[in-house]
Amino acid sequence: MLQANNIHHLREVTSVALLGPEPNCLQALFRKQPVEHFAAGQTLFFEGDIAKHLFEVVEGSLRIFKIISDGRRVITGFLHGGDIVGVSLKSHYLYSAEAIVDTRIRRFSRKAFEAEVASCPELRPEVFARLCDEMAAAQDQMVLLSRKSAEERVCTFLLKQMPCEPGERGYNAVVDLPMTRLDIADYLGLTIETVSRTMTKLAQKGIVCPAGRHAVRIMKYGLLVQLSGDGEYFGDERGQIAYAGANRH
Amino acid sequence: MLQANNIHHLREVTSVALLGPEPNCLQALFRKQPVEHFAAGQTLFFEGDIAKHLFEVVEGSLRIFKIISDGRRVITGFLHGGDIVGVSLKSHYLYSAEAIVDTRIRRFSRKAFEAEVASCPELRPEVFARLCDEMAAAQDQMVLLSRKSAEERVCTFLLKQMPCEPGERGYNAVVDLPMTRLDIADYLGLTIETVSRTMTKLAQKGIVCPAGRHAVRIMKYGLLVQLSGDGEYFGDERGQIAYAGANRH
DNA sequence: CGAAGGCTTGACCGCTATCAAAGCACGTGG
DNA sequence: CCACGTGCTTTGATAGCGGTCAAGCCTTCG
Repeated sequence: MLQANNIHHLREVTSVALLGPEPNCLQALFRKQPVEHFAAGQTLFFEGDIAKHLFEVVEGSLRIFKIISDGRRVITGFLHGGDIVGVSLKSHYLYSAEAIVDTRIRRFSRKAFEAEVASCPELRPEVFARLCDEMAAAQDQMVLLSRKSAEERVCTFLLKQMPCEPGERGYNAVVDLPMTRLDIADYLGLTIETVSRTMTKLAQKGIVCPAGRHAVRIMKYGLLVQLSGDGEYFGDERGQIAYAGANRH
Repeated sequence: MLQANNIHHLREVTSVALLGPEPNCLQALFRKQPVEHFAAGQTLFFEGDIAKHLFEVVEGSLRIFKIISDGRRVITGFLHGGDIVGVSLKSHYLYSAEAIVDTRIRRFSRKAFEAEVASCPELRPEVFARLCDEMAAAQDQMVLLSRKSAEERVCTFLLKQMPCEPGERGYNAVVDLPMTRLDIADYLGLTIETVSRTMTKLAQKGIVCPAGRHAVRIMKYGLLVQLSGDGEYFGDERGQIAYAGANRH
């Protein structure tokens, strides 16, 4: 899975922004393919299946997950419009993929994709860059799952789901959450109850404001960053945030 | 004195034996480079540094880690002889790397590496394969950190550290653990106390047998697989089981 | 309007973290 | 060779975060 948008890596966002108009970019390959429709809940492929295709999400959202022995589910990522699934695959899918909401995708044969990349050197940097972004996201997720508290996880998650145009950041940005609480829980390594309680707590503190079941408004961006456990590197010149005293319980 | 790591030495010899005859493999690139020595505890590079080099571990072990805000450390991986650090890097290192024991490495400029890969198409499948393996390992780690109990984590870890020649598996394989308990804890998302207690419990059950501070003998491989939470799920009591199909990727 | 599924809230419990101290291995120097 | 110090590991006691179980509420849809 690949997420084109990651607010934690501004350098990369910049390069992604350049991809749209570029004629020789990965998305251009998909543009010729017909658009397919998947209803909410429908499965694109299962973990372990032979990896015949790559997919580009045109519109909508996917969840990427693994199931272990006694039914426990781990969501390793969410994909949205512009993301491409399957660049990091060899012979078999490493995970299953389902549509969260009604979703339109384009599909590309893996064999043809490899041929295109082999014959078209300009594509290789982008393939490589997407793999690296995917790797960086996986490592951030390991940090989250390994050492962050429930509150830090939820705050990190909300920040990651924010629209990432710089102008949109800061106060009153509305974050869309198409997935269910169970999806969020399985992504953050928590239970639905803990996700729910943490959201409530953030709302009570006035940091976020619930806007329907599948969206929240960010009221205090700076506090959210603080509580996410990510933003406190000393000597780093990111002047936009005024840090008040963090209350650690 | 640093322990003579027989197992890791074997590991290196084996992989070299397999890859050695291959003229166009990644390790062949490194072979021309001089061998450097890093003492136990020494740092190869820091997270955030400009990524000037890739490294091949010739002999010894490295830990790869990130530090977050208030000093919490997350070890995202251990590397041993034959492994290559930095294939998934763009401009900056995503993590820091330190030698766990006295370690010999070879270094290769990233620029030269990219040039070699660009000019030598036979290398690309191996680069790609290593990236995919790294990605698969990261996903398995996410599953571990997200949903596994302390016992499952430790069992999974021990299995992963086992020498992987099929003949060596099963009873009485000795697993070398050059890293400290703190390293293991920071890798598994636990504390040293929990790691220690879990090891003791496994020893009391007769599943493993401590062999000095930095090694354990695997006494009941099948049970270890069962307890790792990865293999098939058996509700009934089957005791020691055959381990067919335990690892599939 | 009622059923169903998702979400929130509450009570309680257990796993693992935390705090603390004792045990061990190993190197150093007398 | 032994005494001693240091750092790592083990073991024990306690506490707290988040999981589990159980209602109750809200939204959607037939």
